[in-house]
Amino acid sequence: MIRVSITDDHDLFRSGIAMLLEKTDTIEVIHQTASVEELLEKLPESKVDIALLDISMKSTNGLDAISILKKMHPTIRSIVLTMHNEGQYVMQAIRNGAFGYLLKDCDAEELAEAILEVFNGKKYFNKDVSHLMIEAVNKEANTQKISKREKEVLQLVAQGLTTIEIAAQLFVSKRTIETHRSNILKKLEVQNTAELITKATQLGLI
Amino acid sequence: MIRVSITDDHDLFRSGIAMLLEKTDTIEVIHQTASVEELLEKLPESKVDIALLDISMKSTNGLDAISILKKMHPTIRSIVLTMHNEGQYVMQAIRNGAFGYLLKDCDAEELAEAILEVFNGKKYFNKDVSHLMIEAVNKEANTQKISKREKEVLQLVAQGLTTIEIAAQLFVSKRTIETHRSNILKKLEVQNTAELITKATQLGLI
DNA sequence: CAAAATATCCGTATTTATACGGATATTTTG
DNA sequence: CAAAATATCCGTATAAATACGGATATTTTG
Repeated sequence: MIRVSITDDHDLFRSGIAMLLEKTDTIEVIHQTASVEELLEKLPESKVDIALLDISMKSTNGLDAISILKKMHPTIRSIVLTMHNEGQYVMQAIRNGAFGYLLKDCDAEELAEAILEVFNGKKYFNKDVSHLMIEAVNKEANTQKISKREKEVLQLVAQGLTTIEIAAQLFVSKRTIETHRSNILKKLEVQNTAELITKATQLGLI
Repeated sequence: MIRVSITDDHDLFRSGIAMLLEKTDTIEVIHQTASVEELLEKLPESKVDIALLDISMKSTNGLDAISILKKMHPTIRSIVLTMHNEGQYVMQAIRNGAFGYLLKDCDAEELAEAILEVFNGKKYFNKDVSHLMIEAVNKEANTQKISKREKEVLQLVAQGLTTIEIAAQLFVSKRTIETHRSNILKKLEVQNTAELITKATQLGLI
C-alpha cells in the first residue's frame, strides 16, 4: 500500500480525491489537511510516502511546502495537484524538488498512475505540464535578455508614451531611447513596435 | 428538502460536491450525471428543483444546457459551477437564464447558500463573478466598436506587418490601411500603436 | 585584475506612422 | 424606403520610429 497525504484548503477537492483514491487497492489516504502547518504536525507519526499538495493555500503555499518537506522529511515525495496551469509554477515546483505536477482537471486514473510512478522512483509530468514548462523556459530565456533600463523603457512604450516623452521622463536624450527601443526589438527578434508589444505581453514583460 | 442534480464530467468534483451537500439537512442530491444528455434522460422522473452544471463537458456544454432546461423543464433552476473565471462565460450563462454562477474554488458553505438563495427565487452571483461581469461588459462595449475589417487589420498589425504589407495582403491602398489604423486608435481611445496593442490584448481582440 | 561582454549614451538619414480633409458604399433605424 | 450612421476607400503633409555607425561606462568572467 502506498501511503498518501492530501493537503488542500478546498474541502471539495480533498474529499473527492480521498474518496477516489480509497477505491484503489494500492493507495491508502493516511490523512487530509487544509494547511501545510497542519500537515507538518501530523507527519511525524504517519509514515507518509507521497504528499499531494495544492499550491494556493492560506499561510504556507504548496511550492514552499515542497522545500520544507525535502528538508524535514527527505523520504516523502511531493506531487503538486493544482489548477495553476502556468509554466512558472511548474518550474518552481521542480526547482523545489517536486516529483510530479498535475492539473486538477486530470482524471482519477491519471492521479493514481502519477502516484504509482512517483512511488516507484520516477517523476510524473504529463503532456500539458511539459508544454507549460517548455514555454516557461523559453520565456525566461527571452526575458533575461532584456536589461533593467530596457524593461523600464518597454513599460513606458506599452503605456503609449512616445520616444520623446520617455526621454523627458528618464532625463536622457531622445536618441538614447531610440537606441534602447532598437535594441529591445533586436533582442526579442521582432520587426516593429506592434509585434514587440504582442511578444512582450506573451512573455509577461509588461 | 431542496432536490438537486449535479452534472459534471469530472468524477472528482461530482463525488466531492455530492458528499458535501448530503451532509446538509436541507439539500438532497437526487442524481449525478457526467453529461447533459444523461441528465435529460433522468429528469422526467426525478422532480429536480435545482441543476448544478459544469460548463466544459464532452458533447453538450453547460451553457447550452441552461437554455435546454429552460425550455424543456421551466421549473428547474440552473446554477453554473465551473472553473471558468472569464466574464464572457458569466454573461452567456445569464443570457441563457442561469440563476447562479459559482467558481469551483468556492467553499461548501457558499455552494449551499447559493442553492438556498436560488431555491427561494433569488439569483446568486458572488463578488468575484460580479467583477468578471463588469469587466466583460466593458470589454464587449469596446470590442463591438471595432468593425470586421478593422479587426482584420488589427490582427495583422499585432503580427508585426507594416501598413504597406497589410495593404498588399488585403489588396487595398496603403492609405486605406492608414485610415483604418487611425480609426482603430480613435475607437479604443489610445495614442499610438504600442498603447493600441496593449489595450487590444487586454480586451482580447488579438 | 585584465579582457570580454554588456549596458548605456548620442548624431544623421531614411522609412513608417499619424493627422487632416474628403468621398462613395454599405448597414441600421425610424 | 429614405435618412442617418457606419464602414470602406484615397491624397498630401507632418511627426515619429527605425537603421546605421560609433563612443564610454559598467558588469562578468577567466
